[in-house]
Amino acid sequence: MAKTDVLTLAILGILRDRPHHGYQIRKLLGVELGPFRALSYGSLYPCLRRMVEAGLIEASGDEPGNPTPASSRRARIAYSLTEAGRARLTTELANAGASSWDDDAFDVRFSLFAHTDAATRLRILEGRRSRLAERLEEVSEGLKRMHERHDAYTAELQRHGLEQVEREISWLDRLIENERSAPGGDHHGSASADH
Amino acid sequence: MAKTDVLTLAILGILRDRPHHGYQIRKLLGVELGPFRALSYGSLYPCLRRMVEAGLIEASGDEPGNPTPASSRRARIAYSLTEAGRARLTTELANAGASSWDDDAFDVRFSLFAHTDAATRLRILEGRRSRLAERLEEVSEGLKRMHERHDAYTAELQRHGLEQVEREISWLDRLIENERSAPGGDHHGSASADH
DNA sequence: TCTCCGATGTATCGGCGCGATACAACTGGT
DNA sequence: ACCAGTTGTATCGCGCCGATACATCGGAGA
Repeated sequence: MAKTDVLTLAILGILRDRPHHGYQIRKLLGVELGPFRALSYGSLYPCLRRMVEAGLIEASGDEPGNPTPASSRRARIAYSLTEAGRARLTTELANAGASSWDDDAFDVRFSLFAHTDAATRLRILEGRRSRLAERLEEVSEGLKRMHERHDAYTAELQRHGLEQVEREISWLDRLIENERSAPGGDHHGSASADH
Repeated sequence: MAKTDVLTLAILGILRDRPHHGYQIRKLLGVELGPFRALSYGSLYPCLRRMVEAGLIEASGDEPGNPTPASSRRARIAYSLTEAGRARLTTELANAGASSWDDDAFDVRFSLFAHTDAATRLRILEGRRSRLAERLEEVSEGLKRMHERHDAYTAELQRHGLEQVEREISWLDRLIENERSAPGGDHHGSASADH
């Protein structure tokens, strides 16, 4: 019951400042997380429905429930956070534990960093880093062990994966460094300011 | 009907040399593609069943269909390629078109490069490269356009994604270069030799 | 020797996310 | 006046995942 999935969290984050239509939510998510990582309508609308049922968001606008037959206007539904939704977002932002460092979860949480406190940011950053370090261990161990058993292409793929992980780790190190040297939160630009 | 999905292709590739149990298939896939990207049993067994139904693979071993009550041995099922399966693998390896450059598909195909001809390798490599180039375009365009509208963390996420894509493009460039300068296939080590 | 633990091994269930697809209305260009 | 593109809501089937259950076997330690 308490498990807030990533998609829900992302939507809560987008709806934080002002209401949006489903269509807009999808667009914004696509921009925020890069053009890849875009969610499809096949997940969006079911998720919105679930959130409405859970009382996290509210639908407003000319819903089909009110036919207004004269104007014949189509349904254009704007979703906005309820108090419960805003509360959920707050608690979820403060709670860094429980697999905030999975691949999908991490960038969603990262994109919400501006609304979090420095301690949580650091916790997530370091959690992600240690997870990546584990992977690094596994991959490089596997690389050693397979020396003769696999072809050059497979090895090349592994080496590339290894490099990607190393890159991301040093990226994280840079961010952690910045976060530590600016405990107030605002490390460059207007990160924790409202806008 | 003709659509061979990625998972099926990966399994065909693993079963190419010798039969394996489901458990082993999962392990091998995890090693080949890195410890992440591992498929779960919840996808493996259904996929194996589908492949058996499609006649691509064959199950052998003491199946539960033959109870052998005296020995009471549990089911340990070894899967092996049928002729149809081997044929499918061959045609699928030669066929580079139709989205061989999606994120998941690419590394599976790449891990099978040792069993392909140089022309196909080049086609896939270049297809992947141009797809990545498109993304690069989108992301950097988005980065420019959002200058004031987003916080520093979101921008940082974008920049990181951009760098990852750039990295992968130059990796691909290196591979393409190698592939071109060694048209026989064997660019370093024993890539296209049997083992 | 007995026992328990971890690796090997097969299998299913509920639920979620994706791609494809359909439909509707507004907007702007020619 | 028309057609194309964008905004917008919605569903269906199916693949895949995480969790879970259960069975067997080898070996390490009491």
